[in-house]
Amino acid sequence: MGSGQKPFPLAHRIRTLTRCDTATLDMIQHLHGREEKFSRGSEVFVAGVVAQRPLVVMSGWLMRTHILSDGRRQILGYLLPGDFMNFSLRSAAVPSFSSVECITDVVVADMTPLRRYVTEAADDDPVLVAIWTILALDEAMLLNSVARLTRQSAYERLAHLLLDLRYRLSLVGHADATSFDMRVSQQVLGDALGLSVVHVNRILMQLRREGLLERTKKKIALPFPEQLSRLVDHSIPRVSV
Amino acid sequence: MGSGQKPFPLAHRIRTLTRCDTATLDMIQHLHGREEKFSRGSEVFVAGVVAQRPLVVMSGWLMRTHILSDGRRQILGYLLPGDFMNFSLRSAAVPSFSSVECITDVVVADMTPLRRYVTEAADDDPVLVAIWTILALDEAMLLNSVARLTRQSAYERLAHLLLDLRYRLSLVGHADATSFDMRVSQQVLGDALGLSVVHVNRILMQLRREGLLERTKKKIALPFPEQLSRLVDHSIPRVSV
DNA sequence: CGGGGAATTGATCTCAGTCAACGGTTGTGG
DNA sequence: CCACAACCGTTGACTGAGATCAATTCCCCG
Repeated sequence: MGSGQKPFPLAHRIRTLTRCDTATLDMIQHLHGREEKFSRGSEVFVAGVVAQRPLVVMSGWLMRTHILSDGRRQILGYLLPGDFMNFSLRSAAVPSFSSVECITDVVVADMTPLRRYVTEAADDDPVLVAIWTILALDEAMLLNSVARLTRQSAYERLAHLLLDLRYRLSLVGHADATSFDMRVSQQVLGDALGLSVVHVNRILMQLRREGLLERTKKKIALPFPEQLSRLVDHSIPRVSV
Repeated sequence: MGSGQKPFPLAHRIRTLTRCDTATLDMIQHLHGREEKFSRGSEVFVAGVVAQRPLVVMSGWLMRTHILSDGRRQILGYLLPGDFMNFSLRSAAVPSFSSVECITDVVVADMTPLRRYVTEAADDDPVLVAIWTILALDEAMLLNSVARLTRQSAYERLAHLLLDLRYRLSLVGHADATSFDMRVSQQVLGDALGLSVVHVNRILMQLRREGLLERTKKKIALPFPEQLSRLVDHSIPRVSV
């Protein structure tokens, strides 16, 4: 990333997760297409529609949502900077199961250039290897959320989610060892965990009383992440060395 | 499938889900490698290991499991005939997050031939298109289980799972419109839904009393699937026409 | 025929949902 | 700059869903 400018979140994540030389990272930076802004509350993808263009999150938080016929909103997952949206390597005629909605103001970048590059690359092209690794990790993260949700205790589920968010943000340099920016309402946390707002609040307070969580403004701190990790058995999908 | 023998489950599923000519299906049949048997309770894949060969389920049921440090077992999903295991198109060095264990006696087939074929195929090769569609649907099914688990009521969760299983079995000809073989203990259902055995049993009894479920031996029947579907808002990831 | 796992049922208790009230913050328009 | 509204966080009281413990019965399978 020669110029000293901040790396794009995707490149940052790849650098953190894989052994990948500077030339490859530079190439990935260059394969970002034009950027587009979305404002808080707007929808980037709508459920039921087929085959849209691939994007990557440059900044901001989004959520994958599914609306039930009685109006309840389920949140299937969060999309953070550096995450792909709709980046299957070849598109299939499968209508998307969920919508994607902006939690904050968001900037995304079109990833058609990268997809084209990867489709035509040789098997051992370092860019292709990096992208495959990221996609494999993304899938593991999805299994990880299934694991989180089959846990019965609200305490475990919530702590698990917070640890996950901190870890994922740290991959793109948006979190340090213990704290990160948290611009998500307790309502939205609840919808992602299948818990009521009130109960989310109670558990958060309990974590605070126990000294395992601190809050200032819009910042969350987990002062003892390893201890909390052990407590709720949080494990991270990794790349093997 | 010229000879009139029963089609392999994967081919059956592809035929049900996609518009795909006989030659393509035949080709897919031929790209199945050698078969291997596993007996009830044995592990096919072990968590934490990297890059194993791709398999497809020929017969029997399996589950993807994750063991917590306190010994609780979480079930992340079921694998039914026609389902892929570990079939990423190019392997990445990501250790698997979960183990795969046999619920019943199982036969699997090695899918290395198919993977090799697909890796080298042209972009519009019908085999490749079919496989991409199946993989996209598999991913949608995963999101679908996240959706199931964020539903708060045990009644909805359980009914949703039963409808899902019936649908998936119907794709490979193992279920008719209302009933299917169910060789899964209530304990295992509970582990997949984050519910206790006792409660699973109570909900099953309730469904029976309501006339929405019948059981004979190891067979489950859902006499009014559409009604139940509407009741719990069950939707199926589909291929668009 | 006996033994062990699975299903069923009851009793009890706890976790988490619901309803309701109140304070703090933001932001928006007058 | 203020006033008001809307949203969010916090807390209490109550209720209900689901966990846990325990006892029986029902099947399979050897």
